[in-house]
Amino acid sequence: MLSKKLYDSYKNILLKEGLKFTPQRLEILEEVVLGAGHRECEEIYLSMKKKGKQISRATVYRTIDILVRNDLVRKLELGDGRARYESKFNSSHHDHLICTSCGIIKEFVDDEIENKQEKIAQKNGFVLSKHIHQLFGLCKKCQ
Amino acid sequence: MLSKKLYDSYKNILLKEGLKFTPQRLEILEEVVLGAGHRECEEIYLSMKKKGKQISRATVYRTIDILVRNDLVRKLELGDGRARYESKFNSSHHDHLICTSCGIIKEFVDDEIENKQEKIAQKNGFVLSKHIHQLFGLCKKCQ
DNA sequence: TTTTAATTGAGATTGAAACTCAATTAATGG
DNA sequence: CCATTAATTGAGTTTCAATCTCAATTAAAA
Repeated sequence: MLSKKLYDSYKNILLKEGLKFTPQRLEILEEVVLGAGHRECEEIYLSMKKKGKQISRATVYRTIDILVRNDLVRKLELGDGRARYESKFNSSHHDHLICTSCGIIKEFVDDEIENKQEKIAQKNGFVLSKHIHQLFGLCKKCQ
Repeated sequence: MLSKKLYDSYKNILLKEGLKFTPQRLEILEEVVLGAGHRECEEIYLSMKKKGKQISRATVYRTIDILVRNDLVRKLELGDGRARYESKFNSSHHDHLICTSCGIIKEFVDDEIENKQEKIAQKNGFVLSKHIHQLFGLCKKCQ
């Protein structure tokens, strides 16, 4: 079940954007927040289908865009042409380590790197809005 | 003109992979190494066409794969579905700052971050092969 | 040379993501 | 509660970068 806090926050976001609060939009948020992370749209869509939800691919794509735009969900681009999504609710900022053999994804945070990024941006006259930091290699099992 | 060193190194790479040294393959390397950086396959293809080179899109894609695989060229994935390419020859390692408004790309290097990445990988049992580090925001002009 | 296997290129295909539009539905105001 | 209205949905179509196909060509070994 979705927490009241998140539920209300979602309603406000939709209101603010002049969008309707539909059952499909609610179920997609639930699926992304309560389900596994790092999934593609197609996986999210199929998972919902499997649970008997009446939903279309188009609505999944469209709704996830709303969630990403409003910082409820994070979009991961791993360079293979398929975006992954993970809930940002109840999850603090982190970056990713990805195994190029088995595909396992680990999360990491490093305050020093975060600070350094800001400094680099400043030095170059940039105001940052986001960053992508991904480390690719072989995990313990795949070496 | 391509340096003899690079020319020979290319010949060796093709030999090692059991591939033929064709005029098209030579001209694509020249275009990427001598031309501007951060370009898409299509831009590289069109630039060559404009210069009167007889070449096909398929050959550009296929040859750039060889160059990327052999570390002569770097592939940039900026999350917009179109890969960019830059020569690695005569260019040391760097990451990128990208303006989300005008698209300008600046390069940066930070040894501290590079070291930290290795430490993070070790701590997680990973052996790194590459990384993606991109900072997105507004450049001076676009703020 | 001749032989042989790799390469090329034009066009077809793929696949993720976005779009279309008629039918449906949420929200607003009486 | 109901009528109105504009947004939403979904099935299928379209887009576009990237990849594949296959017959004709060509590099390179013999």
